[in-house]
Amino acid sequence: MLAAMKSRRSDPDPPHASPTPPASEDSDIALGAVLDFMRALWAVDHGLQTASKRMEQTLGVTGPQRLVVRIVGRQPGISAGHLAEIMHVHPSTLTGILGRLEKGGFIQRRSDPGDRRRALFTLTARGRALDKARAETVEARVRRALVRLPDDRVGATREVLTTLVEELAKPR
Amino acid sequence: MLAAMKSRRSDPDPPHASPTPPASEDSDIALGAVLDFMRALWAVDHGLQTASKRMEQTLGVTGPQRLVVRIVGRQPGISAGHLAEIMHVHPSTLTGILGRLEKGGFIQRRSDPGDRRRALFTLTARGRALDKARAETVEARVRRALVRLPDDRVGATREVLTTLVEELAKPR
DNA sequence: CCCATGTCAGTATCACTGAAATAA
DNA sequence: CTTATTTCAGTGGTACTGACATGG
Repeated sequence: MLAAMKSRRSDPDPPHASPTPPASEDSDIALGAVLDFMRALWAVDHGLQTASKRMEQTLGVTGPQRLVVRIVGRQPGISAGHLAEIMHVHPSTLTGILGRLEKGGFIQRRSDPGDRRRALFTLTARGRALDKARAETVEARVRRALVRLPDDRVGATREVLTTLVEELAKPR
Repeated sequence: MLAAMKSRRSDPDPPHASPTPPASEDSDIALGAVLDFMRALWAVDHGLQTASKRMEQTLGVTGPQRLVVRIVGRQPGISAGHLAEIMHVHPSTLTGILGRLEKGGFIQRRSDPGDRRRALFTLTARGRALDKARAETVEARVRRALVRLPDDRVGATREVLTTLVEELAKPR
């Protein structure tokens, strides 16, 4: 939603836009603006998940799963913990993702010889093929979107997204 | 639209301004521009879901649930189908969301007198309170992030996100 | 009979918490 | 013994597909 459908919006902004309720802070900033941004964010969230599911049908892996494959492809022998840190997910979440990738034959698990608590991962032949695949991926769609846009805006977006993640991740 | 945001900032671009993102922070994975952007996107996705779960603890509703409340607040008497269309979700997905909101006493269901297949929704007193709530919401965190950023970057981000959603939503 | 609206059943990923097992 | 790494068990929300009941 959001501007994506500005062409034919069946809706929003009835007569009375937000009553400007007791905003705890920045009482004068346009609530509609932030809300509009929120809808853009949720739209991206939903778009990612939908594209992810679609990719699962065609390639056999979801978005997060492929992201793991791409990272492992770049850093063979990476540990589960390091992977969790890079992806900002809880280690227990990664357990499931890694399990499905292993079961699907995309990655191989081995024990760190120097520290046997650690699980290290590398790609299998099938994983390497997936690592190289470009068609029908979520990444392919993102790439198509990015090439339509000026570099400086994409760079600015990355910066904004990073700040957003920081704020969303703050405790409390 | 978001231009109303004050652009006072306390941090003039950290060491790693990003011409072509070198995967700053965490470890230097340097996965390439697009992949690095992908990682940022998934991080936002993850951040939204985590913040959503946190809000569920404090306010009793998740992000998508609150979005429904906000929309119903603006369009009292909206139908389930219309809601699904606006939010770009499958009607069966909405069934669950609406069921939880109804069970929580945030919305009230009624039958369309003119077409009894339709379910129409309005907010309860509790729903109206939630509609106005600003503290402890995902939205509050997003707002805190946005005020730290220059207007032009936030605007660029909105544009990029819109293009992204378009591309992700394409059939093919 | 046919189409529309919405729910239900079944399945899957992701995400968390908290506890446990294993190793350092 | 204490800490670190990872897994496991349990819970819940989102999202889909496909089938179904109901109403127009």
